[in-house]
Amino acid sequence: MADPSVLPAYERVKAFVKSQLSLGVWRPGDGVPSEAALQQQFGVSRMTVNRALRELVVEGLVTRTQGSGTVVAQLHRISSTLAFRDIHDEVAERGHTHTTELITLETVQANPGLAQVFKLASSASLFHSVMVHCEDGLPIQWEDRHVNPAAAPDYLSADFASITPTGYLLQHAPLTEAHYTIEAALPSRPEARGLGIKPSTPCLVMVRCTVSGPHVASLARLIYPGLRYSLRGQFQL
Amino acid sequence: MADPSVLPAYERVKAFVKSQLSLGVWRPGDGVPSEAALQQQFGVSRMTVNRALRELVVEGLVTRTQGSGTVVAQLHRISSTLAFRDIHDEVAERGHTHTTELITLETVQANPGLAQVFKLASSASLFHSVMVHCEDGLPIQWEDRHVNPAAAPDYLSADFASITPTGYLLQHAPLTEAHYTIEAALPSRPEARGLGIKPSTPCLVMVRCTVSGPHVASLARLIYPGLRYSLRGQFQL
DNA sequence: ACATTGTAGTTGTCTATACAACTATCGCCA
DNA sequence: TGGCGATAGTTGTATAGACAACTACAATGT
Repeated sequence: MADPSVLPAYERVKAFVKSQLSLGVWRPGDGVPSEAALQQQFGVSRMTVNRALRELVVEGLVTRTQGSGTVVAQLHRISSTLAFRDIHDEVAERGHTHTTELITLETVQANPGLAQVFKLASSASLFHSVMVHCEDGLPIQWEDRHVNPAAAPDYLSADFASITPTGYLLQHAPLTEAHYTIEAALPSRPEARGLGIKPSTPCLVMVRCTVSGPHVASLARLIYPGLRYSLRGQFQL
Repeated sequence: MADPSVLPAYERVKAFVKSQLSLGVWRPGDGVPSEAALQQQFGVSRMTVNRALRELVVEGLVTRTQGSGTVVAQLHRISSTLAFRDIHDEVAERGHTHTTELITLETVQANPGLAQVFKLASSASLFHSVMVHCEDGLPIQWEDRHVNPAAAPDYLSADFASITPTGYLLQHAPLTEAHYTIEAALPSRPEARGLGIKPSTPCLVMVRCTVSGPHVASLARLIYPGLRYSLRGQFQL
């Protein structure tokens, strides 16, 4: 018989602080009452207030300094979270069918740029795959990927009709680190052809580098045709 | 004489769990030892283990279900955080000078689309400003913004030579909610001219809607010329 | 005037305990 | 076989107390 109208005590404290922020009573840079003060005000233990304020730090709403106090943060943050998802699952979840067209699957010799990213000798070999992902037959992503053989030695013999490179790598090389950049760019001639768009169609280009344990595992260049894809994010007090 | 080599107990527990993840000992879907088990293993109190695991939930590495247990999360998350920053501060922080060129500042009548976004009658008035932001003289952002008069009645009389619309609104209408979408698109003719780029240059377009208390305060369309701007994000175990 | 020391106030961490709420499962009974 | 209840195990929340670590400021002494 849970009564959802009764919030836990730490949530009540959080809600109070947030209300002061949204009403503009406390402005960025202002001090927030000390744990002891809030403890008295709400009649709860200090640990409960402490938890509430610590969670507000994680949410980016306040900053705390040991010995000094708690202060309303200067900037609010808009956070967007990209789940590191397999595009196959994403499409399947929308109730559509996902297919891929494999264009290239080969072993190549690293060029100086790649060698540097992978922290390998410039003579090292890398696996290279290129494919197009389609949702209900419509191309939605061009994937050009280099893979470190040390991280996934059997990459070339994977069956990319039944598993995507992302899925294969997540299974065979546990993810320990990743970073990406996103920018707008025009597709190259073959990319445009593969995606079935005009070379003048602007695209979102994501370059994603993944690390697994000691190895730089993979560098992927993912191209999304213009308006078939967008990134979202939100902030909520 | 703080010894940074001695981590707090809850950090030691977190580090242990993370190490199991990065080594691939525990895979997505696997169960994580219960709080009681970790408590024994580390010789700490249950509250300490509880804190460690709660923080791992926030980081997206595990999921917990009351009554059932803790499980390694299926997907890792890549998070990118856009600080809700004033572009003036951003540029100034890079040691460059920020200038703006005001193109339009007027009152307009909402069209149906805008009225819906602002939750106003379609006959309502809105403020409308258009400007170009430059970094050391180079155009880096085209800003086309509509503002709800109810949220910032004196918007038209602000001095946009000394404060940006973002800065003005943050001061006069405390931010309670915001969301954005980012996509790639080509600039319109006037936008391209204002940014000093060719109309064929792909751009990142951010559409950002902010809410202040009861009002939808502002809808901004921000255009960043192609390769002068990129988004970054990262994941780290 | 300056440097030092002390002190009150604040946050950071940790413990031991308690009870509530929920889940999964096993065993019993019809 | 099927349904039901008891139960052990798990996480969620909360408390009171303790000490550590740090900051800001006042008081002191030179």
